[in-house]
Amino acid sequence: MALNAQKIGSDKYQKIIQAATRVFAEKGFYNSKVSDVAREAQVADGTIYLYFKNKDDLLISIFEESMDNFTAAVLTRLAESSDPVEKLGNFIHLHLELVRTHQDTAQVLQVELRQSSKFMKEYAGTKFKEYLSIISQILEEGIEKGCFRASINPFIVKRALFGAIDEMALEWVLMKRKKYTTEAAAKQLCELFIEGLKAE
Amino acid sequence: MALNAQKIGSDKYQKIIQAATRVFAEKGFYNSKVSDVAREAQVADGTIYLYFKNKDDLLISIFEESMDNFTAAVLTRLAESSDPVEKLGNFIHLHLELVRTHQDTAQVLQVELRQSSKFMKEYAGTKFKEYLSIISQILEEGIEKGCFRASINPFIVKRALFGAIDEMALEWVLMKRKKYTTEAAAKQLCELFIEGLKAE
Amino acid sequence: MALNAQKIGSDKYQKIIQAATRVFAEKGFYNSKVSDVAREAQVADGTIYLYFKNKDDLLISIFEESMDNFTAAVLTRLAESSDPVEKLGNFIHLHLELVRTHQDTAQVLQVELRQSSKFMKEYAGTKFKEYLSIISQILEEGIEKGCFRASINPFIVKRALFGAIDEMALEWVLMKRKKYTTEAAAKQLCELFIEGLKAE
Amino acid sequence: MALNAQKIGSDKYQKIIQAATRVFAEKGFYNSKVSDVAREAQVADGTIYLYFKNKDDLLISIFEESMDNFTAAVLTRLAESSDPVEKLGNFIHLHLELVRTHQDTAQVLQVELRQSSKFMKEYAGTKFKEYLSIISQILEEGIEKGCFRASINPFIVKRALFGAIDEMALEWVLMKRKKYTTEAAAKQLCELFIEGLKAE
DNA sequence: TATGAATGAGTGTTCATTCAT
DNA sequence: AATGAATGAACACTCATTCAT
Repeated sequence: MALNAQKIGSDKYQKIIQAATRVFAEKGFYNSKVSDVAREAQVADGTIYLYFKNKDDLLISIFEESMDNFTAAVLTRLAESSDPVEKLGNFIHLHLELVRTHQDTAQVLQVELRQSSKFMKEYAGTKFKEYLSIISQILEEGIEKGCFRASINPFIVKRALFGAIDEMALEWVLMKRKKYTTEAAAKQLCELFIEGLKAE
Repeated sequence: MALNAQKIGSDKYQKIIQAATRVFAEKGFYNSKVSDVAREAQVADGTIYLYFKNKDDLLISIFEESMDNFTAAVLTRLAESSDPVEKLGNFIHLHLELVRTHQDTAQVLQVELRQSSKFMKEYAGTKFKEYLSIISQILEEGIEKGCFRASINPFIVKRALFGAIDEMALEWVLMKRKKYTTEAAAKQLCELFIEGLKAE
Repeated sequence: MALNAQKIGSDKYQKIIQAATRVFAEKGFYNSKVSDVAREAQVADGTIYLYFKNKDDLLISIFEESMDNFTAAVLTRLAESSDPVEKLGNFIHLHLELVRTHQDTAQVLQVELRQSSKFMKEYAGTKFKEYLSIISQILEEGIEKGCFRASINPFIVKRALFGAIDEMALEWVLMKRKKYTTEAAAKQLCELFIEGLKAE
Repeated sequence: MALNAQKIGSDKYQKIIQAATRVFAEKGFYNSKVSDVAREAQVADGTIYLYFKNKDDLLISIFEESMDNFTAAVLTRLAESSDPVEKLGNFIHLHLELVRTHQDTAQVLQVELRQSSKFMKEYAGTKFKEYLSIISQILEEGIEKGCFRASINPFIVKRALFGAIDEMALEWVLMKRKKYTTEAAAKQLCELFIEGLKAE
């Protein structure tokens, strides 16, 4: 029953994760049936329980899988530069770019995961904090190097930055007729925050 | 059967709305039973259906009621000043203050309402846009008066500001042991945005 | 609580009985709400319980009231003649005539009352048997006078006659576009039964 | 989800139909719970919904299944003779015989199905008319061959015949202590109608 | 491994009935 | 007598999960 690396890497596991992402994004977690996911993944209902403990576990797995991928992609990009200001810009651009190229995943992460504070507290913590700490590290580094004002509290502001970026992403994902590009949104955010943070 | 102003103003209606807010905040909308709300409101299950069409309607009503109150409170405060920079500061402080004094309501608005993009699109639209437009009006006014940079796109940035404020509020509400005050959060946000927006 | 003659004769009692007859005829007993009847009768829901013990009692009362009226009308007509053959003809014509002029009542008696064999057995017995015995009396009288064959068993045949008449009535009541008159139906039934019963 | 021939022929489908027939006959459709049927059929509540769309569909299915069987049995018997008078006799005898050997089914068809004129009009139409048309065909054939009087209107009289037979059947089914045999009832009906119809 | 028929606990909603006014 | 707001028992139906094949 325990999920091992073999299962996680397997074909069916990925097929189900992707099907679930599409279904949850479209109908919402609570309005999606396990059998909907099974049909979308072209497997039998019971098969899902060979790879996931239950419906909740499916949601959690999407979350963990995606956050790992997001985090890895972001860390790779950030390594390209050593300037905190440039890093912050890269972070913002890449986050929105990832949202654009993984809209279903983004929607599940942003909309569905929040539906239960219980869930947020119990499961989502670690991976999410990991991601947030990327932001606070940039901030701390910037303050240390004198690029950002020392009056900034990275512990508080990291969340504000994340919220701003995430909300833009959410708006963009839910918008049917896209009124602006993720690129334009990224530019506005960069301007806003870099000006807002930089030392005089 | 139609809900009229009389019902909305009635004792029971308010009692049920408040009970539902508490219950939904604690357990989440989908994990709350109508009978939980009834018990909390000290009425019979059936009584709820005298005032609300169904469980969804209860959620929507909480949303509309609260947004109206929030919006009204904010507009009153903003009228106190004519300086856009001061207005923005007042807005941020008041929003976080309202979240602090109405934690259950804030949690339902932030967490539960988002669970369904369908809901977000279909019902939440108007009242929410009304609230967002308060922000963009401050921005536009500031740009016009030369306080804020003209390169700011209020249409995009309003959402970023809202996201930052809202996310801070969400973190604060969900935190069991409050690690910082809403006041401190407001100050950080003000510094960040006022610096980030102001013309050189 | 006991229903007395005063109540039965009262305005409201009749108003409710008539409203219930219309509502039950249109929607069926189980698909009609007490509040539907109340609205139709232009009284409050609770008022119905001042005149009737419960919803079932309403149905039973319609039945008893109507059967009394039907029976009385039929007995009056039968007294006009002393010839069993003529009596039978009069009975058939009058029954169908009454159905035509009291379609809602007829429909409730025919369709709704039958829905519960429990009801049929427990409540409907007496008044219904009274009505059936009118037929068997005609038959017995006819056999005695030599108009009808002695091989006829009135105990069995009364029910067959009633069934034939009642079924025609039912068809006619439920037919939206009336394809024949009750008069035509009555004539066919008379011909059928008088020929079928008469002694050679 | 769609009910196909496979499901209809399956063990469980038949088991449920038969259980529902017994339960509905005993307690009436509206007083029977789906869980009563499930218990009687020795399946879980949910299993019923794998074979039937809802409770109404269960009733309709009993009707259609039974009417098909009844009609087929009757047509087979009628083919045995070419004399309309004999055919009519055979029809009457067989109908009552079938009622005797399928009392539960007969009771559901006669009592429960009629409770809703909506049902009668919407669903029962076709199969029932098919059955009635068997009678009118006998009548028409008899008139053509000169056995029955030409003044008979088969369109009207078929319903009278059916009503008489059906009512006798109903009385007999609902009678706890059977006061006469179906055989005796059939004989009386034959005498009545054959005399009533035959040409001089 | 994979299936999908079967399960049965769980819940939103209805509506007959009551009773304070 | 009359009202109609409030009640809460009752029930059809859903769907996550299991397990025999």
